[in-house]
Amino acid sequence: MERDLSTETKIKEAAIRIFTAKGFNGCTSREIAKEAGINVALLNYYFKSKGQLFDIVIASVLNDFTFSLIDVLKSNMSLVNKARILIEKEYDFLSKHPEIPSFIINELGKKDKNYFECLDIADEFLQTKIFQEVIEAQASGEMRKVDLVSLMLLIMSNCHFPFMAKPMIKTIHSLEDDQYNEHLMVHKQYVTEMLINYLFPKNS
Amino acid sequence: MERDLSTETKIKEAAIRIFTAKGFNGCTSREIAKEAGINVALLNYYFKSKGQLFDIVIASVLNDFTFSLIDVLKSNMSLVNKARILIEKEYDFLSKHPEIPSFIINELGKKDKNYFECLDIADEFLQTKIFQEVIEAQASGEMRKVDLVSLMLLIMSNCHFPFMAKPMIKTIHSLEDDQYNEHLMVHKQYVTEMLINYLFPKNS
DNA sequence: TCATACTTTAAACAATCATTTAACATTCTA
DNA sequence: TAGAATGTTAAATGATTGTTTAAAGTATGA
Repeated sequence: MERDLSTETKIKEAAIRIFTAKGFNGCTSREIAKEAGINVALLNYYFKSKGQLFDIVIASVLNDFTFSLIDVLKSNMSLVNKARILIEKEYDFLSKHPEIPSFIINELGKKDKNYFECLDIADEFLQTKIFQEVIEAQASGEMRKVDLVSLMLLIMSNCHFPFMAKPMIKTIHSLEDDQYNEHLMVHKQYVTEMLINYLFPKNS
Repeated sequence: MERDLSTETKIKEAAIRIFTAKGFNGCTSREIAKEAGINVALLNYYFKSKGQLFDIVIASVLNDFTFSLIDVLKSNMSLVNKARILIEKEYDFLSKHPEIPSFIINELGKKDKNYFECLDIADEFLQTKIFQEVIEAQASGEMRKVDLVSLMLLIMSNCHFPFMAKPMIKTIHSLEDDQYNEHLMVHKQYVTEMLINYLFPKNS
């Protein structure tokens, strides 16, 4: 596990772990330094401040997150199958990084800055032509006519919320981590079927 | 607006506003005191510490939140209609208190304490017999057989997440508050139809 | 009216925060 | 190998944190 990383990388990776788990206000510079195994001053040597390091972490996490979706969107599957695989991949990715939904929703909500605009991956996202595809499918009747905001909300709600609510649901139902993860895998099937049936009515 | 409240009430109400908006780590004792228009020391005079005040706020918010659901659950409507009205009421309540979903999910996730157990309203919740009703409806085929965890997740995901994601979606789509609220009202209809169709297949 | 209890305050407390400084160590380069 | 550039450290800085103290103000009741 202890690879020979550059100090800068060590700090950034430690910052990702701590920030995504506890949020900007939930941790201290010293905590990140300790996690990285370095002196506090080094943190401000490589990155000018805690805030600046945080901005870099947000951008990095946001990129990793959207990156996992690009492949699906730019494939030449039918829209129904894109939706199906998208949900599958989303659950896969979030199973490995369950803190990300809370992190994005919480920390992006506080700032007014639009982190999505300066995303490395933004261009590639537009190149997928996914938006035109949706409009065409809705025009042809293949897909139900829901606006883009609702479409995004429907998918994100059902993919992200189950990971955000994990600590709460675990407490309420007295579940162990493994048990909840099993629930998540079953839930993925429910969500897929429900969304596909709703968004592509002819398909059911 | 400036009613003649007792100091204790003023502090508690200020604490609810600040804590729900910014979370435990996102604010200071002094900030709450200022919002309440009192001295910092008074906060520790009435409530022993910031943490203790926070516990009281959590319990209070949790109670208000669940209270709005009890009426629906203990009515003698059919299960389908209960679901329909539940979603309706949930969106109504959250429109008035849009910070609550994030607050509950975030702050309850940090603590290990089970705040639901010591809820004033917990007994009343069990008295509604909603759980038996679900089991019966699933046995008779009226309702799709999804476990309780997934049932809870399906409803909460689609009701709570749209309010949690408000700041993010507003930024991405460059929307004003009013515009997003209109989207929410449309989305409520989509969500209702989707969930009812999925959970009560014969009904569609 | 005066003593007692309750309420409120300004100020101080020690701890911790993000950040800076200045000194030391290492690496690079010529 | 000398000296400059870069990397790293312990220690200090000043601001802010939650909490406490001690004194002042206000009510109450005999």
